[in-house]
Amino acid sequence: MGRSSDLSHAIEDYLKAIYELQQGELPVSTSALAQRLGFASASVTGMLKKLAAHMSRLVNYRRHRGVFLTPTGEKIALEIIRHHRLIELYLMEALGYSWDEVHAEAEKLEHVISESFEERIANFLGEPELDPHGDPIPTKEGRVAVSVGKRLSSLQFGQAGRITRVEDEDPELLRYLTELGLRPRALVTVTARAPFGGPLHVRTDGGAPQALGDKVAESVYVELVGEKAADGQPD
Amino acid sequence: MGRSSDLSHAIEDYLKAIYELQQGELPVSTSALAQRLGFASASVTGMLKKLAAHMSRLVNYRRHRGVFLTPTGEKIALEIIRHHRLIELYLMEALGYSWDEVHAEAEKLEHVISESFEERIANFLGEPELDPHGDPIPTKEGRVAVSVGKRLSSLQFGQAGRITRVEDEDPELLRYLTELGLRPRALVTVTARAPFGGPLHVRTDGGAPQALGDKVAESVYVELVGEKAADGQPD
DNA sequence: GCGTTAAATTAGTCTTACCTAAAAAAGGGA
DNA sequence: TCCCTTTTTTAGGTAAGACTAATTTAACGC
Repeated sequence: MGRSSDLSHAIEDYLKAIYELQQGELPVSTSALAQRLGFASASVTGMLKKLAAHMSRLVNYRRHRGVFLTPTGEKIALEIIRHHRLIELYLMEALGYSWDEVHAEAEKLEHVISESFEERIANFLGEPELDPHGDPIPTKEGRVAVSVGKRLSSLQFGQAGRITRVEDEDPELLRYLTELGLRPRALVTVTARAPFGGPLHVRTDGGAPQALGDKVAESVYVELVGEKAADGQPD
Repeated sequence: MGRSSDLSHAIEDYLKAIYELQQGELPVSTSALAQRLGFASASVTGMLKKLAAHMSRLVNYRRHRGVFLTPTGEKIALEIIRHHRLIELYLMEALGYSWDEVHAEAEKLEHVISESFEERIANFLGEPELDPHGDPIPTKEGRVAVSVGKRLSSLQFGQAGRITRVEDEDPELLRYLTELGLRPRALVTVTARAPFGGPLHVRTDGGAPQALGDKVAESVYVELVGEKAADGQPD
C-alpha cells in the first residue's frame, strides 16, 4: 500500500499531468505535457524516458508516438489526485479556506502527506466523493467516478444546466465565479448567445443575466437539465 | 513576511539544526552538525559556505571555527521550528494522532505549508505556547520561551521533578514513555540511584517504581519541585 | 515523391545537494 | 617544539531535474 512515497515530486507531477491529459487525448503528446507542466519539451522527453525505464514501468512511451500510463502509473496518479482533492476539501471544511485558496496549498501538500494523514482527513470528511470544485475524489482503491458534464460554452440559447464542476487552478477566476454564483450544483440558463462565439449571457439560480467571457464559459462544466426550459427537472 | 519560502528544504534543515545545537554550544562545529544531520562533514562544510555566502547572510561562519546563526538565519530557523511544533500539536488535536506519530509527519509538512496555513492552525489551537512534547512554540515574531529543565538522568536519589519536555524524535521511545506515564507535566521521583551511572529508578504520579534505561533518562527533562521530598511544591 | 514546417529528440550544460578520498589545519602531550 | 590524533577542508564525483541549441523525424501540401 502507498507505494508512491518513494517517487520524486517531479515524477508524481508528471504522472498526474499525464493522467489528466489522457482524459481528452490518448496517448498524450510530449508538447501537450510540456505546455501543461511549463517545461521545455526536451525536458519532458528526458523524463518520459526515465518513467518508461523505471522499474515499475510507470508509463508506456514510444518516441514520436506519445505516452500513456500503465495500470501501475495510473494507480499512483490517482493516489496523488486523491491526496490533492481530499486536501482541498479538508482545508475548506476544517480550516476555513475559501475555494480559490486551496489549490495552491494542495499542490504542495499532496506530495508529502502520509497514508495515515490521508486516511484521517478522509475519515474526518466522511469519505467524500467530490472536492470543492466538483471533481470526483478517487477511492483508496483507485476507482474514480467519471466526470460528467460539458463545457458551459457549448450550450445553446435557452438551454439550462446544473454546474457539475469548475476548473480549480486560477484563484482569480474562482473568486469571480463566486461573485456570479457559479458554483457546483448551481443552475444556469443561457439567456442569449451571439453567433460566432460571441459572449454568452447566462442567468443563475435567482440572479440577473450576466455576460461571460470565453475563459469563464470554458472553465465551467454543466449537466443539461432540459431543453429550452429554464427550470425543468432532469429526466 | 514569511521569507523562508524561497529557501530549499535542505537549507531550512541546516538552519534548524544549527539553531538547536547552538543551545548547548556556540559556535557549532562542522562535525556536530554533520552528526546531527547524518551527512558527511565535507558536505556540511560545503553547505555552510553556501549559507554564509547567501545574499541574506544566514550564518556567520569561519573555517575551523564553527558556525552560528545571524539574526536573519535565526528568524528563519524559528519560523520553521514554529511550523514544526504547531503542526505536531495540530495533528494531535485535530486529527487524533498520537504523540509518537507527529514528528515524522511534521518534518515533511514544516517545509511546505504557507503562512496562511500556519496562521489558521495557530488560531485553531488558540495560539498555543507548548507542543505535545513540551517544547515551546516560537511566536510569529520569533520570540521563544527558554526551555527550562535538566535531564532526568541528572537527578539524585530522593529528588522529585515535574517533566517539562521529552525528546520528540524517536517514536518507539515515546510509546514507551506513554506506557510509563512519563509525559510533560507529570511528576517523577527518584526512588533509587545506583552509583556509576547505574539504572535510575523512578516513581511517577501514582504508579509503581520503574527502572529507566540511560536513553530514557537522558531524553526526559524535568524541573525540580523540591529537594528530597516526594511531593513538595516548587518555591 | 519533394520540400516545408511542426514536433520531438539528442547532446551538452547547469544547479542543487549529497558523496568519498585525501590533504591540511588545530590542538594536545611529552 | 615536535609529533600525533582529531577535525575540517579541498578536490573531485554522482544523481536529479531542469535548461538551450542543434538535429532528426513525422506530417502535410501539392
